[in-house]
Amino acid sequence: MHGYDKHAYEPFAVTVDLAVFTLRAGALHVLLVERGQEPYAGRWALPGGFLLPDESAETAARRELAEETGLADVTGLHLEQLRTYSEPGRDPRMRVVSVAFAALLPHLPEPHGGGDAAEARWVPYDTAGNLAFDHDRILADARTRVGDKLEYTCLATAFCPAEFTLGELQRVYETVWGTVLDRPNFRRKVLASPGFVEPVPGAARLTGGRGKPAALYRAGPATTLHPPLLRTPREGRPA
Amino acid sequence: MHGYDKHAYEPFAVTVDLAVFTLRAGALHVLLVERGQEPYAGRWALPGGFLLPDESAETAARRELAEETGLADVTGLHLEQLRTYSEPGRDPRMRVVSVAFAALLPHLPEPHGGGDAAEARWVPYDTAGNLAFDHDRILADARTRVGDKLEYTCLATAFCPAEFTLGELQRVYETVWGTVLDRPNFRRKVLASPGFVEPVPGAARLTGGRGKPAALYRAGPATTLHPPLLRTPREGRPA
DNA sequence: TCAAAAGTGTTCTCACTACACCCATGC
DNA sequence: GCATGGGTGTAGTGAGAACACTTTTGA
Repeated sequence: MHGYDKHAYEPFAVTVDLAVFTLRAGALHVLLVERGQEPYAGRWALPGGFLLPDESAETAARRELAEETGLADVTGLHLEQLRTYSEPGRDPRMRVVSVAFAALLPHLPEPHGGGDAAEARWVPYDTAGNLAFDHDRILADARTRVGDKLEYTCLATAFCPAEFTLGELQRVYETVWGTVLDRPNFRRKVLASPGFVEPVPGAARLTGGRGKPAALYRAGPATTLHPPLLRTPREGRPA
Repeated sequence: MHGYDKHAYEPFAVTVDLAVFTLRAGALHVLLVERGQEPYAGRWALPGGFLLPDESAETAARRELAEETGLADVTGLHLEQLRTYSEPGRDPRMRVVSVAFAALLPHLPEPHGGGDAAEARWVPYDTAGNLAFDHDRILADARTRVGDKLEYTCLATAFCPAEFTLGELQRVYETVWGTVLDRPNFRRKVLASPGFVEPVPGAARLTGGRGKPAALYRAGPATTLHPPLLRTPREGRPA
């Protein structure tokens, strides 16, 4: 960043794109919007939009998240910057640089499409494809990042409501990784990680309608996991 | 990204900033340039510059890297996008969104200041502070990322020349992490990681001028480490 | 012959896997 | 009772830390 020759740079449009994940019915889902206008009219796309003049990318992402999900309060939700996509030609009309974010939400009540004209929908990750722009790639990058981050951060609790059982937390890992974990060992690993979860004293809740009520936990203050919860090739047993 | 109302967005300048690391004399160094003009004239800053009209951020970063280091061939050098800094006011004159990159270089011959007016210098990381703009924060973020990535990727070889000894590779870890590792165990871990390094048949070289010549290795095809080379709190012994 | 650096062997410990088993609840 | 999910106990194994030891070079 040397000179500021007014002709040495060109103005760009800057947008944010959001890969918003949640777990529904035991499967990873992503929030998509259907485009109403060209280009890519009728195609699905990641929610997003332009930065306002006094906004950072993080602020814009949080605003878009609130608009698309209809949630009144999106403070405290996990929002993570992924990377920035800047290839010329990724938007056919103009030069658009897009900062991509991943957001992790607990299961929401279905009617979420809030502010905008285009209706937003939860789509199972496996059936989300052929998106507008380069959003297929952004979504794939986001998915990879989320899976990786479960290993060495406390991110998994972002998929859970404020109070959750260890069984629910385990199902987050099993769903995102597509593996089966051993319940006793999972429990011990999680409880042995300082600051990962902390018990809600005296609270318990039934999960499947049957069985012993499970103790409730909430997310602890830690953000990284030492040692990591490794996604080993052969952990756990079938069923 | 719904409508394209021409008034709904504002043009931004987009730049890249580079945190270029290398190891010199057993210490982590970073490449800095001295600013010649306002704002922050006379202050040190990360090298960087504006995106050209037909460049992606990655292309621009590689071009800046070549200009600042004076290296003829920067293809193949490890360049990694860190994150994007977009807070309003991070540049006092205009709205500038900057995509930050980290680059890892082997030890270079000293005269590197190549194309540009501002002279570039290798500065020990520990003495690099009070930089222009928000570059203190970018540099700190980059440093953290590099340290973390040594654990679970094969990034360490990027600090080494094309052919290197295991002792040199170990010194990369020890320098970046500030720890002392046990040589026999380090050797076994590295050689047990498939694709991390591969031997150069028959080649050997002296490292410290004395001692047994060490076998040479080059970087293997792997990019991630399974299992990771964990930076445990108490590994190795003093000296 | 000594110092220095590479390379090998070996023991011991601890963490983790793979289970068996018990507890509490709804039907 | 029995199915379902939560929670505890434990044996065996395997990876890694710690450290002794050998090898090969320069001075």
